[in-house]
Formats: sequence, C-alpha cells, structure tokens
Amino acid sequence: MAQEAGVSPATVSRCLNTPAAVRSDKRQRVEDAVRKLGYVPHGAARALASKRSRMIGAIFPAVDNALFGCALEVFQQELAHEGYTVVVAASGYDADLEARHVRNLLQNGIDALLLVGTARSPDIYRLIAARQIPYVAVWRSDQTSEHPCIGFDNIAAAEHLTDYLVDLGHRRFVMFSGQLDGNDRAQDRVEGVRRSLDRHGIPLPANAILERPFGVDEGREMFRLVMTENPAPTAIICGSEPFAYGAVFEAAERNIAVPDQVSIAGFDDLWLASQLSPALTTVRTPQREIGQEAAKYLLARLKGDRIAPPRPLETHLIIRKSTAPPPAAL
Amino acid sequence: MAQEAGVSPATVSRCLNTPAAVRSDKRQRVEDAVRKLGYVPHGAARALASKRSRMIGAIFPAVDNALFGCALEVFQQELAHEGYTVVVAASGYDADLEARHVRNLLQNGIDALLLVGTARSPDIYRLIAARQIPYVAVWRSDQTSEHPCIGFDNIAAAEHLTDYLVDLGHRRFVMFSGQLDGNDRAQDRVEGVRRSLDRHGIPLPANAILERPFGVDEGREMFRLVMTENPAPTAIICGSEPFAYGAVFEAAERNIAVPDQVSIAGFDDLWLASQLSPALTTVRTPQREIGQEAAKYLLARLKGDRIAPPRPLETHLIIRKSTAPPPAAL
DNA sequence: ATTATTTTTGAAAGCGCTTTCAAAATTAGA
DNA sequence: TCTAATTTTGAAAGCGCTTTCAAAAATAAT
Repeated sequence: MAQEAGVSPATVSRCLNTPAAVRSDKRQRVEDAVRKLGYVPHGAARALASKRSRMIGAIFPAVDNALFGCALEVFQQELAHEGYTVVVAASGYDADLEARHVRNLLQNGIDALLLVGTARSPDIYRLIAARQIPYVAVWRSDQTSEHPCIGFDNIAAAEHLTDYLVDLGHRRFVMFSGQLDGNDRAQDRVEGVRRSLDRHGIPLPANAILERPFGVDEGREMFRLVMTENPAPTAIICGSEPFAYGAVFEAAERNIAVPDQVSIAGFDDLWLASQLSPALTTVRTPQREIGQEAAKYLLARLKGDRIAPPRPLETHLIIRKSTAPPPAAL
Repeated sequence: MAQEAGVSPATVSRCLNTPAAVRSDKRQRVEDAVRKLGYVPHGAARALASKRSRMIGAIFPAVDNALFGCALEVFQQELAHEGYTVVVAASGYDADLEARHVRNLLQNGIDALLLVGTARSPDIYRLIAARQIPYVAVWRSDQTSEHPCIGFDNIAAAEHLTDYLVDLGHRRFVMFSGQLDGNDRAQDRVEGVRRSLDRHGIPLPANAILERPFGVDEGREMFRLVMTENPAPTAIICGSEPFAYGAVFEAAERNIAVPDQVSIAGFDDLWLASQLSPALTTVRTPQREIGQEAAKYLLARLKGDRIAPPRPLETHLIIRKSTAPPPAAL
C-alpha cells in the first residue's frame, strides 16, 4: 500500500487518521492508491497499535422489545457512522449476568460503554474506571449521581402523571411496579407517585404498590387482585406498559369498564399504547433521543472533550381514552 | 506473563488455545500465573496474529421488535459462551443499507455472518465468498438454495394455515402482505396461500393480495379497505402479525365482529397474539430455535466442520378465537 | 540572502499474540 | 539398553498498523 503510493507507512497512517498533517500532494497520491487497491485498514492491527479498539459496548436489560430496541438502533447507527462498532449484550435484568457482560466487554478492549440505570455494584464501576474508558448510564437522569446519566426524570414524570389523575378527582390509587430491587428507574417511578400523593394529602399504603417482574400476564394478575378489593381503586398507575396492556386486556375480559369504572395509565408510550381500545394514557419517554444523545456523548468523550451529559430529556404526558374522572357517588 | 509462569510465550499461547498440546506440569504453571496476574488476552493482538477476529456479524431488518430481538438474544448468548462477540446492525428492510453493513462488517474482519432471508444482490454473496467466511441465511428454509438456510418452510406454513381456513368453510380470502420486492419470506407466504387455494379450486385474484410496509396502521387501513367491498371477504390472512393486530383493532372500532363476520389470522405468534381479544389464530414460528441453530451452525463451521444446515425447523398452527366458520347464508 | 522556526516525512520500534521450524525431551519398539 | 518415532518446547519471525524521534523540507523573519 505505502509502496504503491510511494510514501512511507507512517504517511499512509497519517493520511487516514490525521489528514491535516499531510501535504496535499502526498495526500492525493495516497487517496489514489487507496482507491486503486481497494485498501481497507485492518481493524485489529489498528486496535493493537493505537490501543483503541473502536468498539463500544452496550448492555441492555433486554433487546427483544421496542423500548430498548429502538434506542439500540439509533445508537448503533450514529456510532457506525463515525466508524465505531457496537457490541450488544442483554442482561435479562440479572445483575450477575450484567456484571459478567461488563467484564467480558472490558476484556475485549471496548473503547466506551453504555449501561442502563445506575444501580449496580461499586466493583463494576471500579472495573470500568480502571480501564479509563468513558461510560454512560441511560434511562435515568440524576444530576446528583457521580455517574454520567442520559435520560429523563422518572420521578417527575411519574409525579406529573399522578397529578393529572388526582386533578381528575381520583383518590384511590394502586401502582403496578417492576421489581424494585436493583432497578432504580422503577424505584424512581414509585417515588414520583408517592410525592404527588403526599403533596395532595392522599394516602398510598404499602400494599397499594404491587411489585412483579415485567410482563403482560403479571399486569392481568395484579388487575384481578386489586379489582376484588372493596372499595376497588379508581386509578391504576403502571410503572411499565406491559402491566397496563395486561390490565386493559383483563378489564375487557371481565366486563370492567375502562375508564368508567377504573382508569388505567401506562408509562413509555410504546407502539401498542395508542392502538389499544381504550387507547392508553401514558408518559411518552424519549427512546430515540436517548440512543442519539448517548452516542453523541460517548463520541465527544472519546474525542477527549470534557463535556457533561446533556440536560434531562423531556417526557410528555399523553392523555388518551383510558383515563377519566372516577365514578361519581361511590 | 510468560516470564511469571517460567515458560515461553508460545507455551502460554498453546495453553490457552490448544491445551492438549501442553504437558500438565507446564499447563498448571501457566494456569497459576494467569490466576495470579489476572491475565486476560488482548483481543486485537490475538485477532491480528491469528487472522481471526472472533467477532460475528448479524444483520437484521430490525431489532426493535420481539420477532428478531428474541432470536438475537439467543444467538448472542450462545456465541458469547464460546468466546465470540456479536456485532449487530439493522437494515430497516433497505437493501442498500444492508449491503453497506455487510461491507463494513467484512472490513472489520468478522469471522462469520448471519443474514435474514436469501434475496439479495449476487455481488454481496461474492463479497462474502471472497472473504471465505461462513454465513447463514435465517428465517427461511430452502433446500434448493445455494445458500445455507436455517429457518422454517414459509410456504408450507402459510399453506397449512390456509388449508385450515378452507376447511372451516371460507371461500372469500384476502391476504395482507409485507412488501414483496426483496423479501423472500413475504413472497413465500403469499405463495403458500396461493398453493392452498389453487389446490382447493378457490380463486385468489391479484387485487386480493394487498402489499404494504409492515405495521399496525397499515393493517388497519387494509382492513378498512377490504371490508368496504361487497361481498366482503370472510377470511383475512396476514403475512405478518402487526397487520393482524391492526385488523383486530379496526374491527373492534367499527363494531365488525371477529370471527363472526370475518376471521383474521396472523403469522409468527408474537406475545400479543394470545393477549388480544379475540386471541389470534396464527402460525408459531421458531424464533428462539433459529437463533440457537444459527449459532450452532456457525460455530461448527468456524471449527472447520463441513456440516449442512439443520433440517427445516417446525412451525405450528395455533388455533385461537379469531377464526371460525364463515357467516352462514350469505 | 541568511538564519530561525515550523511543518512534513521516513526509519525504526513495537503494540501482544500466534505460528513455524528446529531442537530438546519423552515414549515406544526391538 | 539402544534406536526410532513422537511429542513438547522455545526462539524467531511476523501479523498490519501506529507512534516517536530525528532528519529533511518548507516557511517566516531579519
């Protein structure tokens, strides 16, 4: 290659990596030779010599649903465009498995890492710090955290949704939450609901918060459970949309009128929320933007910029037909 | 590292890569030193020296839905377990973008490649062949194809589903299909429907096959269109489940009784099929098995085994409440 | 025109591991 | 026990590129 261009290998390398450091006559000769020979740099050789792999790791709780899959697609596209390769792993909400993936990716020499949420063992963060690579925790926004976060304020979003239901007149709430242990996003959503209800002087007993693994059938089960209570709740806040789907499906099967008898609210505004009948009131979360901002942040960090993560991304309360004022005269 | 173990670097390398070629006393010393030093091989150095990257590329049309996401998760887990890294890209059903991803991955020196379907430019296959790496086309099974396929017989599955509807008494069919151009799986499903109806002497005019990009709203639109026909069809076969979701949702909104007035059948048995009301009759396709078999096949090929892809995986007709005999006395 | 400064370039070293080949060690057979 | 065959091991080379440093070339200042 260098021979064909009539320059040294060092000049070829400079033309490809720092073109401004090469005079244009030589640069032209190199470009011609690249074209003529169809030259493609050998990734491993570059990684070895430069001590940078140009690979970025991304560990999601799951990739088989639209929530994380959407962010992953955007993330991958942005980084591919800048010559980076994204290596994906799924943890299944299992902290041990996630830790294993982190170790494995670090061993593979990734240049940067995307993680979901901040709740994890300090050992993991120490491992990452020892490698001195940039990382970012997404789906959460916590300006007090020592970890760079890109996401939205789960507390405020849940609070806002709850305020809306309170303003509709609801006073009897339950919340369907994902497992709280190790899932800071789920914890934040519960916290947001608590804050709103506290602010309004509305009690939320501990047994009004039900905790299950994410899933539609779990939503169905919780719905059956709470609707047997007397008095039954008039508003159900779901910390994740599969729960809301399950609740809506179960209500239909049991001829329980939504929202006439009970309002149901979701969280995330995935594609099915607007298709259900009644269409779900929910919080729209910025999935694409998360993928995009995470890519931009890591790219900047990899360039050596000392930037802070962006301000929290916006969520929007999306009001649809699944919520209405509570039944009168109970 | 080799110094710590008191052996040569070549012996360390052999202990890690071909342990049978090392006597146990030396092997023990190397294992001790690895443990003591926390030694981890440098991936790029291994790739450069061995001319194998231990990376495997996987290009899916999309990864933000359960269909491909499920297979991806299984695929990644199997390969990670054998020390391989999976690099994922999404093509958005765009042939040019897919070609770009293929080139990029080949340039990155992947050891093997997973693709979806076989319909693509011969240039792409030539590029892959030039690199002399194993590849596999999934989601299709075609024993006559020159390309190794792992999947199921889309034709037979669609035929079987159609037979079932014919046996119920249906004679007026429409099919909602994804874009046929460049999507061999979609073509096969149309072909299967045609074969069944031909075999039963039932006409399927060209305008009874509607072609749209995949999506729920597209399913809604097609449903509205065909249900204004007089006589309207009594059975709708959807080549992909989002169409079926859309049809069911639209039927509910228009007070069209499913399956009393029109039966709706899906394809793939994704998680929502069983949750809808009425629950969808559909074809269960082996998503997990595809990911698993693809991983096993590529691993064997990378080991140098000359194996054929597995026999076609099984599909199952899943009969639920969305289908019934056609309305009597029309 | 000469000198000082800056920019460009090539030679050399080396990133961390694998492979090859020949020597050393071990095992098997007579 | 000796010889032949096989296995194990280490030294050396090198995978393809990047980085460093010193020399060469170009530019700026006097």
